[in-house]
Amino acid sequence: MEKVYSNREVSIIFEKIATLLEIKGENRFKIIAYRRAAENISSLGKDLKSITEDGTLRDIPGIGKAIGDKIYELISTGKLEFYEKLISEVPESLLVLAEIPELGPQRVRMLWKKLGISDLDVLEEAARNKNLQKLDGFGPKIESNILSGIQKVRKHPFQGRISLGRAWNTASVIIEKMKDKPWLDKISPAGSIRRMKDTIGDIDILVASRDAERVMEFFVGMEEVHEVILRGKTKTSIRIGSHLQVDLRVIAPESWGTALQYFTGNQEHNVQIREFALDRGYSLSEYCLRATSEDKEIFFENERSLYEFLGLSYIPPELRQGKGEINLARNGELPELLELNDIRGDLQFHTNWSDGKASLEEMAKAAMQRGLEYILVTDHSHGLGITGGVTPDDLVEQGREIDLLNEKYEGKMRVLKGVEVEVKADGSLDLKDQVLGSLDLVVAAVHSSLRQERERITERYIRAIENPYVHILAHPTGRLIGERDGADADWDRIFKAAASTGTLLEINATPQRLDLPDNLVRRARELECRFVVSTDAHVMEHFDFLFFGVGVARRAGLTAADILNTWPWEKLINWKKG
DNA sequence: GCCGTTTTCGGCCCGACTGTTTTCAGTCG
Repeated sequence: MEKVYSNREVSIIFEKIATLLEIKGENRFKIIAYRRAAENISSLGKDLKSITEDGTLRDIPGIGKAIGDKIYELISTGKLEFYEKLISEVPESLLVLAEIPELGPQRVRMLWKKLGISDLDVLEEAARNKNLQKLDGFGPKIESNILSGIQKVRKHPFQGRISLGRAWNTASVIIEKMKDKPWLDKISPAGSIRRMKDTIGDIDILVASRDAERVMEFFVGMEEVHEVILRGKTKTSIRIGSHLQVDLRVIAPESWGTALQYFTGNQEHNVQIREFALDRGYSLSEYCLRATSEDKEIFFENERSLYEFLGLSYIPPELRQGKGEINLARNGELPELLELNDIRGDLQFHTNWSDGKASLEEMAKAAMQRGLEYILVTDHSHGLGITGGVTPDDLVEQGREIDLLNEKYEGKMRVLKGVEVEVKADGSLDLKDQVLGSLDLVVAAVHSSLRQERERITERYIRAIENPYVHILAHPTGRLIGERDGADADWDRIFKAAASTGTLLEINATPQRLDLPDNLVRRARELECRFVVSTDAHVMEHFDFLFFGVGVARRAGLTAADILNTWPWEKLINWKKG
């Protein structure tokens, strides 16, 4: 049987093709096309396999006849002749060289063509022997940068991306340090953290100031700074710790609107906005909008006025992905996204009855302080050995404690009775229906045997979803960002089962999870699923994670109507699935 | 190689920083 390629694997192949074509010296727009296709494939929520069967491949933006045929060939035969021919002309090992910072396609081609270098060891040897300086444009500085770059690639073979939560913490620390300084006018996170992307490559921060020199001086002088990567008049990059990069950009206050728009991106969105502006006779840069017919510069106080000037409704950062949002904005069809304030209750958290660190009452108070109206207690069921979960008897006893708390905090906080019940390897649950039926809401979760083969794990999920006592499927894919991929399941089938039974899908807000991921949320919504956003808090501070879960929902284009924990608790517990 | 609310052909964003250079190419975002 030939290999079945996942979306991610196909995306990686097209990304490799783009880089190899770049080294080969192909037309740069062709390269952009492959890269764009790779990017769009990686964020699809639906299997390429079923898309090729539907014949809807060409509906994906950036996929035309040539790339569409290649995807079809790869999916249906497990091979791609074009790719095999390409790597026979351009050694695949050159891709590793291109990972070295400052070694782009032009320099890699030169090393390969002029010196016959195609792997790290040979490159290192040549650099040590000062052979690289023989090449045009290579001097001592580049040579030594290559040497240190080789060490970095060896240490971190794939560019490490960090979780949104960690990136946000670091950005907040820096912003806190700078925000009240007299030489600073405005400051904002930008880039992928502002777009609430689930993983972050580097942190972008934008500052408006009349005294850029002062800002830069402060920035590079912070105690957290491990290394200054680059330092210019308006743009400086530093490294914090071993590999987390922070880019700071300083602009004059009048450029704030265009600059924040530019620095938030993503790149594809920016290209599309700039093309959109050009079509209307304006050239857009981070500094201003310039009318191309006359020499006139237009400045914007904020992003909203810029978008509106161009005839678009305001596009929230989370939707700036270059995937059709500009057309929606032009037609006034953007969704009114879920807001953090819309969330009234949290539907998954843990206490010291299982693996949580705080008592039920402490957690209830912490949730109350954050403005929540209700919380659903969901300690682990006892089947999950490692966490010392709750037994049926424990749940009865916990129920009494909950009743007391509800008397004590009546009108301020409502604690709902629930559990996070374990879905066993065969899809059965480790608590009896009778026990589940005594609770307000039941959350079911898969924690073990995530590596089951696709058909089996899909059936397992569906069996859990079809249980009439299961209201919510927790962290559906089971992924842990940077540690393990989620289950390989037939998500379309699972989502259809969830939609038809009315089972809610959780958007787990813990930064290491963010599960469902935004692309699958988008797909599930197309299939008419509904959702909850839950923190999965294990300590009091974790209730703050809600912010990240709302970010995922917003990236997927969800509104408050899609999320059931925007409802009052009375409505929620009287709601019956199905 | 993709794409079209002026286009099925002829376009395809815009600028900062560095290192190597005497005016610019390469890389990055």
